[in-house]
Amino acid sequence: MKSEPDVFGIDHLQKRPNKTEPWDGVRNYQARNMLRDQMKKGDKAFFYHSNCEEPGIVGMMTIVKSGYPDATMYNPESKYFDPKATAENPRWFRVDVKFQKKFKHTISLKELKSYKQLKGMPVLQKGSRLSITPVTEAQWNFILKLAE
DNA sequence: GCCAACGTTGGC
DNA sequence: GCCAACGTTGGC
Repeated sequence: MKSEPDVFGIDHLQKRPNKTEPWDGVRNYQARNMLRDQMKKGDKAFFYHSNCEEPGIVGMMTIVKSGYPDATMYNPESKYFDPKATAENPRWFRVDVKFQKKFKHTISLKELKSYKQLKGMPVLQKGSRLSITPVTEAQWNFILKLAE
C-alpha cells in the first residue's frame, strides 16, 4: 500500500492513537475493488513510500478492519468528496490499518527490482500507479527476509 | 521539474 | 463505443 511520506508516512501511522488509521482517499476502481472485496481483517500489508527521495518498502502493517464505505466521499469539504456517491451506492471504500513494524532501513524500489524472485510483482512494473497491489506469499516472505 | 504511463471524461 | 483531451501518479 503506497503513501507519500510527506502526506502520510509510516511515522504518522505509528503516532496515531492505537497506531491505527483508516486508509481512505483511494479513488481508483481497481484499488477500490481490492479494498472492498479482498482485504480482510488480519491480512498483512507492506507500507510503501512513494514520490519521495527513496521510494520503497518501509515497514509492515495489519488490516484491522475490512472494507467499508469511505465516508470522505460524502463530505463536500474533503478533497476526496464525490458528488456521485450515495449511501445506497457507496462508490469508495477504505480499510483500517494498524502499524506493526518499521524496518531498520528502507527496502528501496531499486533494490526490490534487482531480485529475480520478485520479478512480476505489480508494484515494481514500469508505470505502475496503482496505490494498492497484491503481494504473493512467496514475495512476502522473501521481502521480510530482506528486512532483517 | 520533466515526462511516461495510464485512468477518466465527454463530444461525437 | 471510439478516441482525443486532460488530469494524476510517481520515478527519475
